Amino acid sequence: MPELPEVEVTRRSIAARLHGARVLSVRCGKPLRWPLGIAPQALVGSRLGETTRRGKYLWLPLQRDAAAAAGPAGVDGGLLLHLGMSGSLALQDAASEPGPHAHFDLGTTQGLLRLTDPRRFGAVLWCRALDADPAATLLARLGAEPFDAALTPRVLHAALRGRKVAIKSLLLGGQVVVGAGNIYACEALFRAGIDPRTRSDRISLPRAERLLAALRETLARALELGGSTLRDFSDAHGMAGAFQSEAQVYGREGQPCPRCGAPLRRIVQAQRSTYFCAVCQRR
DNA sequence: AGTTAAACCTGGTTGC
DNA sequence: TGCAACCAGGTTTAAC
Repeated sequence: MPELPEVEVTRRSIAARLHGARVLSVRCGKPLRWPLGIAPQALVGSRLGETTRRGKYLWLPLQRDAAAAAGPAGVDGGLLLHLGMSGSLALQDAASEPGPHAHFDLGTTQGLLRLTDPRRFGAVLWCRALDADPAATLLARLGAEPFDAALTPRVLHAALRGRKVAIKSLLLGGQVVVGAGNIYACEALFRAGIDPRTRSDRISLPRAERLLAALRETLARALELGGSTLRDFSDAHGMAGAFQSEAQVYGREGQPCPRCGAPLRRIVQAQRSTYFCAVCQRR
């Protein structure tokens, strides 16, 4: 599910509601990728700040409520969230029953924030600060934000130098640019007319420029449409995304290329399916 | 150092 | 219908 557009759609659907809310309860279900890193009860009483995003991670800042008249004051720090492959967040009534895959609940004065994640590749990590571990280590390896103005074609081109890995795998890796998962990496390369098997260091400056533009257009369009809902992604209000029906190549093996009509192909790169048009996309 | 496989889990789909 | 095999939106970790 969650690539950058889905994570950003999720962020936008919870940020305003949760900002300033006070934590009333915390419930942990089955283990996620890593342990929370703090006693859940210690979070109770904290005030939530503004939810931000870095790559596919969400950051929910928590502030100790020193002015709390009664009850615990909470902690200073925050929660680093990752939705993994199957996670989604929902704002629900405090009384709603957790389903079998609801593995983290944050009860607040503004409603219940619930992480549901069947595959449990997701994570909720308590950190003292965004630049303290474990967040610092996890975020340190991330590449540029795709919409960062500092990421120019020249910067991207320079980052590809010396990288022999196929451009599709490089996009997926997130060490140069974050945000594209399997769907949007395939779609962006199709839009840019670049063969996904192309060695990264063979991408010329003009093609790096086209790739960056295509990546931004693809992600921006997905954001407009509320992301992609392949199986069960939805925003925190339960709204499904609509981008998947606009996918040009993803999941369309054997179907005609929307540009030239040739049958689309599927190959496997780094254990992941890649969909592309061998006619329109050149090395 | 850079690249590739294995690992974490569950659930849905496909094929015998 | 039952069951095994395979596939899936991500990222870390270990191994070549």
